[in-house]
Amino acid sequence: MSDETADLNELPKAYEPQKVEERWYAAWLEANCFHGDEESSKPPYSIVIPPPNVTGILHLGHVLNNTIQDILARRARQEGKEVLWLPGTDHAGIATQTKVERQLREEEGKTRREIGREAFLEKVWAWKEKHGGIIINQLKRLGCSCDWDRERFTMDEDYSQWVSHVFTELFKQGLIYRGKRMVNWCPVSLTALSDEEVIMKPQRSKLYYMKYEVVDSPGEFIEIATTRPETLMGDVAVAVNPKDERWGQYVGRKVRRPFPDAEIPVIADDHVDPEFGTGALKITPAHDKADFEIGTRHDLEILDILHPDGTINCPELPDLDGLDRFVARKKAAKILEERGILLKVEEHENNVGFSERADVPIEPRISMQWFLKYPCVDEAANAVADGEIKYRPERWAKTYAQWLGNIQDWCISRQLWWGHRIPVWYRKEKAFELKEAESLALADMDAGDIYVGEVPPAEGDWVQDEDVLDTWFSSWLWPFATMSKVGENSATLQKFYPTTDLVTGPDIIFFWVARMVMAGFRFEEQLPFKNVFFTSIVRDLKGRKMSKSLGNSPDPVDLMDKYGADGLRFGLMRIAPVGTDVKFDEAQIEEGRNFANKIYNACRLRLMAGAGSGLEMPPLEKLRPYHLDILTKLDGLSESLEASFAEYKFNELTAALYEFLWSQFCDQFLEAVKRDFRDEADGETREVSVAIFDIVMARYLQLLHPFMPHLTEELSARMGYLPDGEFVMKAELPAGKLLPDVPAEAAYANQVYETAGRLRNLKAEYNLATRKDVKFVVKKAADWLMAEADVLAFLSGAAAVEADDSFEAPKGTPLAVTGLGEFFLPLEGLIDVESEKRRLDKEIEKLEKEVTKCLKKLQNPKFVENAKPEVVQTEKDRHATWLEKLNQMRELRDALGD
RNA sequence: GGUCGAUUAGCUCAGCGGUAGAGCGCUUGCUUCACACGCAAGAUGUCACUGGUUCAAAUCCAGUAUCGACCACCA
Repeated sequence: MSDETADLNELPKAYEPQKVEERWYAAWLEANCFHGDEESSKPPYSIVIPPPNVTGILHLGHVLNNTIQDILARRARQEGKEVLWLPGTDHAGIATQTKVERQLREEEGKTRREIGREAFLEKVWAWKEKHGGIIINQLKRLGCSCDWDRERFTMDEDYSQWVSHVFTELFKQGLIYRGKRMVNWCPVSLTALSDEEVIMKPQRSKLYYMKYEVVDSPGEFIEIATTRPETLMGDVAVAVNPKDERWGQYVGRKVRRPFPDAEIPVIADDHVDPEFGTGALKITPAHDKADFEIGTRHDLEILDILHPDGTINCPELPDLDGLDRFVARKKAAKILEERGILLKVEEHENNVGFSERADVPIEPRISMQWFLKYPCVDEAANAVADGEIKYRPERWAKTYAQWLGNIQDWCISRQLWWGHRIPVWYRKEKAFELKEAESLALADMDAGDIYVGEVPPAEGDWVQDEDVLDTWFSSWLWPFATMSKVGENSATLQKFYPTTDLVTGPDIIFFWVARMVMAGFRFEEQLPFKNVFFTSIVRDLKGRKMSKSLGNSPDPVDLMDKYGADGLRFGLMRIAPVGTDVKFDEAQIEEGRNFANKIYNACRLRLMAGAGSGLEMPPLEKLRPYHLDILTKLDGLSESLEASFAEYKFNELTAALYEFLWSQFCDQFLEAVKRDFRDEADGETREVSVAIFDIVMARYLQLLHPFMPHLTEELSARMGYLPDGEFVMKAELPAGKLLPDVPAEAAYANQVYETAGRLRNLKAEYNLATRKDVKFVVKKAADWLMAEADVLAFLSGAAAVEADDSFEAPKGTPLAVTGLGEFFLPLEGLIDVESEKRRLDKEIEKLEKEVTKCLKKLQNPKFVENAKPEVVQTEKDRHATWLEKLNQMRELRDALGD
């Protein structure tokens, strides 16, 4: 909109975000606006994106999380920092492999084993190529200002070398070891899982009561309660609490296991709770974590009676052999019942661990796995405890500390194919022996039988370990492995590591945050980030977690189609509270869109007045109170935003931006000066109002830019606030105030706005809200008021406000007393003494109450003595104001008689 | 069982010692030359409960109740 006068009709009445957003994103990319320059001399600001699953699709959690990151990144650029927001994706081992396996089954009717490792991995890569770009494009649609040239993937060549390197180092340090342990086994994915990947869910199950005959005393029984009769074949003992008087006599003796028939010992162990069930517990060391521990303490045999897929492995018992564990459970109960061993069955609620990905109950299982003893645990704990890493909200620091305080070794091996293969090689001749070895350690490496590292030595034949690593074993390296190759101290790393802010959900404190701190310490000798901002979890209006299966998760892309990316961003940020979960309501996104439209229309109004002003500040003496006032308020906004940014209070930021634009700028300032934009307005008046509009709007758009990046670019360009080819996103925020010394006249504006409100109010009370022809007569007007009478009349919806101290109001003329004078609303046929008396009496009563309240407080010596002086002063001022008004009112009321 | 949150207008949430707030929704009136994705006016609250500290408590402390998250877990 450079020099021709705009015709309002050329512009659509409502803002249409879709095309605008697409165009500006392309322009930013074209101009390389997102590049983080490692050679820059500006101070660095960096964020690494929490990498979404490569084949994932965008959900509202991502929108919240990435909008926050984008806001921080864009604001940092405006503050003159060199910003790197480093994006990428995660290979998500189990999740991705499961999807591809399902596709293989559905399309070709084959399992991964049937087509073999190599062919299967080819299919996964193909899947990744096909679906990998989706979420990245969705993030672009949202407006994310990531440096896409640096996009990383956890299975990239350079990244994979980091994974191998880290594994090798930790192995050499003796922190990685292999052994047969009780792990969480997923019978569907056929892999071990870490404790963090197991989700406990309350289940309604059954508690089966059985009786076992005492071997040396036939006819005598011990009663046992269990939820898992199908594992009975794996029982090797019955345990009771040593203090339990009912069963104490049997300790050391034997009872008869029903099937397969065997004599098993009764042992005493403190773990047994005498209060639960019968107080006697069957011990199945192979299939229960607690039983395993008891078994270890008492040196019991381990009888594994399950196949990896959860079917029964017990050829001795053809009735159950081969059955699925849950089918077998019912069958086992039936057999017990037939033999008269089953006493009763009770309904029972217990917690069962489920596989996070496959959503089936996990099976505690003993298997050969790789484990990691976490490095730098103390350093990681101290970093947060000492505030070197600052958590927001702070309370998550406690959760973090608790987990680190009870940390268990991490099971890092997965029996999957999609992932980083464990970089351990066995000398072919000894491979079989070594793979089955009870433990494997440094000694084997020293002996030259195993090799740990990316590529085995050329000499000899080597066989690689079959397992891959847990996905998080690559994710925990993310902040530095994305910035440099192994052994390379890259310029990027030097410039941007440690990163400034990490924005993530509190649900992955253990999975990711804590582990990154440890890895950062161990491998870069520095903390990976300075601040961690934990976002809220997005829920539906009923408070339920968003989930695909519930169908309560709106597609952000649909929302962007409907409301625009900016509308979605702003709407979501407005409702995202600092500490707790956010309940998502589409109506809020609609508000975001409405807000965008409001700003757009304010600009549209301004375009009536034609060409750009060049953003030159007019001489101070030409500014009217409304101009001074809005400049002052904008300065106030800048300051309060700065404070809120420093504390990451996003809801405060959006509230302040919303309030300023809608209430202060549009409802007050713009209403006061809008007539200046019309053709009939005097040239100089118009020039001044246009200039102030432009100065304020240009700066406001800059302040708003991190939240609504596309809209602000569009309007800045259209309004001619920036030369062609320049961007709001690249412009630095100027320091200092627009109006450093605020003249006293600035305060007049608020008084006019307040009085106008009272006058509109008065009109409405007499059902005159729509009458534009009324006049107000003011007595005892403030000395400057008549200069602003025209604006006051316009804002009040009146034809005029006239001063006339000699005005003799007919009795019963409605009136309002404000800080600017006594305003009468004389109108023939309207005057009704009685109703005006009643109205005034009501107002006087209200005022009296206020005055009494103030007085009571001020007469309390303890208040005057103890309260802060400024609080007392405020109270005094308030009292004086009320009292003055009250007296005026009373006087005028008295004139009406009784 | 342990830890940490939440409880304020019909709804979603701010406020966290000094007169109870916003947006939506609702009522009424407006198609007024930026915007009905709008304008103006209005109604609506024992700030969960019970005690305590304080001149003063929605706000601080203790306890109770309800809801939620995380950790642990009993077969």
